[in-house]
Amino acid sequence: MARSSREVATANRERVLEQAARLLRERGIEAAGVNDIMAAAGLTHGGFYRHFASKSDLVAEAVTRSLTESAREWREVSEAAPSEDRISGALERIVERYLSEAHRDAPGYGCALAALGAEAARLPPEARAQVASGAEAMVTALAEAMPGSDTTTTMTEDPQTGDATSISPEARDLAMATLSTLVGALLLARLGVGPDGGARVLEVARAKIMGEAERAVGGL
Amino acid sequence: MARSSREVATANRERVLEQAARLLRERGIEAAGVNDIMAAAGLTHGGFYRHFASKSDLVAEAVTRSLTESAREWREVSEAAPSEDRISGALERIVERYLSEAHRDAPGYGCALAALGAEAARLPPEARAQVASGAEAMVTALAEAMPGSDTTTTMTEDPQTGDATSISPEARDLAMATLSTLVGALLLARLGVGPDGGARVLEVARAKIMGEAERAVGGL
DNA sequence: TGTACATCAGTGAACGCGCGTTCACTGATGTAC
DNA sequence: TGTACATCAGTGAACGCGCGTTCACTGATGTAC
Repeated sequence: MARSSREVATANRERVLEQAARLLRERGIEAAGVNDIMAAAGLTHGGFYRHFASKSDLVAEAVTRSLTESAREWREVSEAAPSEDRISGALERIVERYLSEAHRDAPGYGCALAALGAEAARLPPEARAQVASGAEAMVTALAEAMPGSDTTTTMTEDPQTGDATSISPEARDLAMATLSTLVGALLLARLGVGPDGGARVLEVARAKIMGEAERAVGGL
Repeated sequence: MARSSREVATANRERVLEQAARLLRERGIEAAGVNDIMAAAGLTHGGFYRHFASKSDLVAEAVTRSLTESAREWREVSEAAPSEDRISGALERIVERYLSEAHRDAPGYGCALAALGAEAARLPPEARAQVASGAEAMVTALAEAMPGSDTTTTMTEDPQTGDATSISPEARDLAMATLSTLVGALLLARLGVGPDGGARVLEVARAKIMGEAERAVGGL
């Protein structure tokens, strides 16, 4: 095969990123090779460096993407089920999906924080910061799904889109704690903690998060 | 150097495990090489296979050890500060230490779940199960530190020691949810989520866990 | 208790292998006239 | 609009390198008499 058109090349690059995001989450950063990723995208390894300066670059872009993609999905849930009532239907839907056995069993299409968080923390500073900003987008999206979040007054800038959104510091704090529980529970479930291979951890974490959120409505 | 005495050989094996536990947590499972580990223990790589059948074997043993070691530390805290009063001093001490900046900055000597959890979940089934049982020991130790845990009546067997301990199903559930939050928060803090490089995540998670535990006293 | 010998912990060179990366090459694409 | 040529996306062989693992060897340790 010889030169592809710009259109095709862009589509190829996109496919490489897509397969990278999947394979990295499935196998881990080190175990997912450039060769594997290119092959999964239907290309040979040699062309890799026309699209990315290094594997590190690809990793940073692919991981950040899957995080902002997760944030986008959460925002969509929030828009479909606004959290105006006392107990947020959006939060419940997000948590139920995140702490599902389906999510536990499909790391390649799930949360990159649970699949790669510790490895990402060891990335070179620049790449790590990029990934952290993706995680930040998830915190923001989760804060928007918190009960009462859009009745507050503090205005901040969404770090991802630059849009002005209404997130109280309290909602943001609650979102950070909630994300911690989500990520930790999924990780423990994947390890197979508990006699049932992790199902109980998911269940318990779900209950704790929803209880906490219910209480936050009255508290703030 | 030639043959060492059994005593020396045992001490060497111990030193290899110790250095493995540190390097694995610091660099990740794949990035910590057999060569590095042996060198850190003051040996050459060739002798490795007199002590372990494979790197996988070493990993399973070293990781499981650091988990049961964490559980042991928690148990020690509980014994020093029994959780007989309404709000558990033991839990507070455990959580404060776990969610400290010192722990965040010293992964090599900290919780293996936060440092290696996702990677451990990808280990071969046997090794993974071994690590999971180490995590189980942490759940148990944490449950014992929960307020009111030693006033309950249900008797179970500690999977690690076989000792009969008094842990209610409720305390165990609470411990699983709490461990999820602990692990997730440490992971996010190490990634550098938040404008302060992770300190806020630790703070928020600490507050949520203690609030939850306080409430559990009245609730159960 | 002393002697002879088998054992085996540790050494260091060597193994095959797969990794990330480089490079000469191909030929359709894109551009300049 | 048609032609000539530079560009460059993708190919596949090759690179050095470090990995986990093996092996012949050394000589103090452990054992049998």
